[in-house]
Amino acid sequence: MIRKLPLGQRDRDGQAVCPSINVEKNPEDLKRIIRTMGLKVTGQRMTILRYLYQSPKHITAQELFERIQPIDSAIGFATVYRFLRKLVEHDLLIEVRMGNMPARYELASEEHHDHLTCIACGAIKEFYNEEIERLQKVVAVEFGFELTDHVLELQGICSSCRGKGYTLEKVRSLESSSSGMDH
Amino acid sequence: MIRKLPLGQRDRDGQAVCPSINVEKNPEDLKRIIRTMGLKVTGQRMTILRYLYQSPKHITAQELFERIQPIDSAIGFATVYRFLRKLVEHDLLIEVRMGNMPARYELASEEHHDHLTCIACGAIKEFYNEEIERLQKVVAVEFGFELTDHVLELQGICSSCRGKGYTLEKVRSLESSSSGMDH
DNA sequence: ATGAAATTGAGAACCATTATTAACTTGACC
DNA sequence: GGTCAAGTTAATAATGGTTCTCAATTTCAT
Repeated sequence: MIRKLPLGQRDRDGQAVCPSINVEKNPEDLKRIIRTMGLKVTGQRMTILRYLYQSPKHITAQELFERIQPIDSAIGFATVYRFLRKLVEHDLLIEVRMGNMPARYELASEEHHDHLTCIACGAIKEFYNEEIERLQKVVAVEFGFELTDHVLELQGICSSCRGKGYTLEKVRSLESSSSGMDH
Repeated sequence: MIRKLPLGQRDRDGQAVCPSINVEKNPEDLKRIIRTMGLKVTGQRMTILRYLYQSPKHITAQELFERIQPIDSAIGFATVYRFLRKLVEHDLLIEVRMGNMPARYELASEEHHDHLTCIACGAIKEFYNEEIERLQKVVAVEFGFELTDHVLELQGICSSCRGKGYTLEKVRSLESSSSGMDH
């Protein structure tokens, strides 16, 4: 059966598709991290940060907020957004943007990598290609730029979805029929 | 003097930074294009399409709307957005997204290329690197994906801005002081 | 010319994100 | 351990880009 999921969404809801960090940080570590950013230690920040260290990657601010609610129901989403911004600012978190989807976050503790997304099921694969990285620097230098950041996102159809009969055309028509049409 | 411009914006407002197409298409061509998309020919669509063929690249929907207003003041921005979407859908236009900035559009008639943006002045350079393109395909194949699209955006500081004393840190602090700060 | 279907403009709605604000914490200093 | 300025918070309003709604208008196959 062919079911369309919004681009970038994970297909097993509530479950991690690539749970990889899951490093229980002790409270002292968390506090040190927060203080190092020049911020005060609060219960909310501890909760958010603790959760981030065990959460699946590529989580959105909304998802994070919803999952934290049961733990500390008094946390507002403005707080989540604010703190996420701070974490990104201080390079503890990486903000991944795909198309016009909400931003997704992942801990920056891992090595740098880029993303390969399936436009049919939303699965996200990570990859790192040294040669591509090197060539990017070469390109920047050729233009006289000092490279500060880059975004490389590949989109395609994974083998599993191809097996289920998905093609670019099929995905596109599903996209426009599900919402885009002018009645 | 150091002045901050929103990321992705062009620095000579109202003037094309890279006017490159400027192909006067005759009305018959335009009509054919619209019909080929399975759409009806209307004055609005003709105006928008005609304008797109002479407009600078990397224009936003808003900018396009504002520039079309004087030509046909009765065009609503819903129409502009709607038609742009159709054009993207039919691969006549390429939608370029940078960070959380509004989408920018360029005619797809040119060869494929990627972008290199200056985070200080917003200048946009285009480049094409065959080896990077090839490696992307290799990566996709390794994961069993059929590549349908990709986004590669490099960010950096151009030589001119570096000469004016811009650094990553300076740009970041300007960004957060201009709007981001918590009172 | 006619009329079904497509298109339009205006404005409301949407959604992710950010600002505002008054009340509440935190922690440096005592 | 108390004080208090500075930082933080939750709720909510606001923002900005984009999309939807809908009644009125236009297109075009016949």
